[in-house]
Amino acid sequence: MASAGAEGDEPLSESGALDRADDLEGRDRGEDSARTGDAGGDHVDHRHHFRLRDEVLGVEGDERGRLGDGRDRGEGESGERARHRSATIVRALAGRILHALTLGRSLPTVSRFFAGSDWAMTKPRLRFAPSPTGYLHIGGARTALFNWLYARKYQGTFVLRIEDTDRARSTDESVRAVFEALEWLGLDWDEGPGVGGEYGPYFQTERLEVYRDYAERLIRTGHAYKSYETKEELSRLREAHKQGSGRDDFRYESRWRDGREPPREGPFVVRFKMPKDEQPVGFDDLVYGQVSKRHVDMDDWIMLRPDGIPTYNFGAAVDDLTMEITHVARGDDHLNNTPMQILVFRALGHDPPKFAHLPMILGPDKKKLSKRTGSVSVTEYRDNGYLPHALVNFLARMGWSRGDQEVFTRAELLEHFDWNGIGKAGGVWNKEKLDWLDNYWMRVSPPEALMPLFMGQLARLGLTAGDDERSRAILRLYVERTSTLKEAAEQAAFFFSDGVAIDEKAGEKQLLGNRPLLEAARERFASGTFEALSLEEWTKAHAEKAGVKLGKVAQPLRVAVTGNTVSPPLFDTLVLIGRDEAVRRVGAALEWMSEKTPPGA
RNA sequence: GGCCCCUUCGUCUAGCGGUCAGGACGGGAGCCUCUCACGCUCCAGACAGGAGUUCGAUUCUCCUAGGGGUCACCA
Repeated sequence: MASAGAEGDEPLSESGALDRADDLEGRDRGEDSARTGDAGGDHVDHRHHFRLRDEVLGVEGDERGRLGDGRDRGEGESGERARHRSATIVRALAGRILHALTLGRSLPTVSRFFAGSDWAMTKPRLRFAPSPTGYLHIGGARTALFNWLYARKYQGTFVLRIEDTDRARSTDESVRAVFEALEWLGLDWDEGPGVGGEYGPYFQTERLEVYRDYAERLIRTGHAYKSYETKEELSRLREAHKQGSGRDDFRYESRWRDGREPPREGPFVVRFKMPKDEQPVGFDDLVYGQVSKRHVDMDDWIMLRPDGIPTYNFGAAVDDLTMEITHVARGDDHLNNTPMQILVFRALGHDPPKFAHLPMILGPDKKKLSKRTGSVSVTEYRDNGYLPHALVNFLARMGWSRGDQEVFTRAELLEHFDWNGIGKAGGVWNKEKLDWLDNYWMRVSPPEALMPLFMGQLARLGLTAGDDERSRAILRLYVERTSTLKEAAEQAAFFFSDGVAIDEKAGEKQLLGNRPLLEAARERFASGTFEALSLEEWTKAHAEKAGVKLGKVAQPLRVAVTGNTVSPPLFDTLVLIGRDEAVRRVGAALEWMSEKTPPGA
């Protein structure tokens, strides 16, 4: 593997394989602060992706068979099958050892061999592998959630891996955005940036030598080859094909596939050597069931770029293999990639993990949800005052269901989540339902949990409120009549401001002509007890005296003290505004009226 | 265009051969009521089409149509 420039830093993995001491470093979970902030500063030297885990040998006895998803696990296997399996194991182990020797590196672990075989996966290992090219997308968040749920449900491991191989678009800022969003949603990871782990590093750009090693192996075993055409050459060919045939189905036939021409010097990519037959590559998707794609329908895709950076299919497959991932749950836009990755696993002598492809989240146009059609960034929902659990609840119900249940606590999600509850059809993002759920969770959430968020939203409006009884009482009035805390803050703003702007239309309709009422009210507010019940009594009496319904007097008062025709119940509102401010506002309303109707008009 | 996948009310979905096709969001009507909201009651609203299999198909099979995804040195 000699891409220019990669030559020099060749210190393969020996060094790393020995210093196992730092394996345990940074594994403490629960230190939230540790994993924020420093985007990958701490995964010192986890190069020993070939770690010996002797305890694995003890697996056979008690751990076999009690597994993961329970969907496809047959109880006992026949002696026939077991024997066959042992034979396979011996053969494959021998192969691995031989390999290790020829590579001159540490022995592969036994555990790696067992990974993916259904009787050794004691605990599932799942991963979320975002590419940090922006905010965390709502679809990515759901993928993360489902992986997290499954891992947690079965006491497995949730790994966060950063697929930052798109050097042009990946940024540290995006990495931080991903952390922030996952943390906000409460999706904590056991391995990955900030927490370390035995399978690091967890940034793909720090695993380049791993990909190079595996690419070399594939070349040596005839599963891959170096290809020397340039990018420009390719796009020229592609263009020519399009012009010539008018069709957009260009398939590249590499000149170097069969090594006929002697490889020349210069930059090259490594391509996967796709068998040229009609053999289908099939797998049993946990959601979609049997899926397959034929060899001929795939081409010699590029695994490694000239600079040694892997393309998605290769990087993901190698990482899932070396990180011993047991279940890969991701968007169904990857359905087409899966056979290619399976081929990598097989070429490397391993069983692939199980796959669960999640139906996509669609926009109102039924296409892939995009920025155009609404908010797609998780942090945007946070900023818009949604509760993290409301989003989690909603995301969980997007594509997954359990009978008629709509509302799920986190514990219920953990208890009931499973792949077989996932449907196959994509779903349209339904903001109204999210709003309804957010309102629901606001109403059942303890006020002390809501207050900080509420105050934060008020602060965004330039208003300050303390976490006191009054603020809480105000919040209580709004949790049941708004769908987000942002909305609550906006609507409650008049409680926290000095004076209030009277809405033109509201004022004209409700205030004008009610001068006597407002004057009487000002007097009453200033003198009597300022308490909801007695205020209501006074108002009712006033209405009765005037021979009108309560609404006739309540509305003008409402407009006077809140500026608008809509507010929480008037008397509660008055009390919370407070006597002095209420008196002032009624006074201001009277002034407003005077300006509208100059004396003499 | 090739390949892969999908198809129940507007939307999210339940259904896993026999149901008046259920629920939720949203919509409509009403009750409650000082406005708004909550809550409650009620209403409208779906098995894409066509062949099979079957005593019987929303459910199983095939075809058609429609939709989506993917075909990069993006992930």
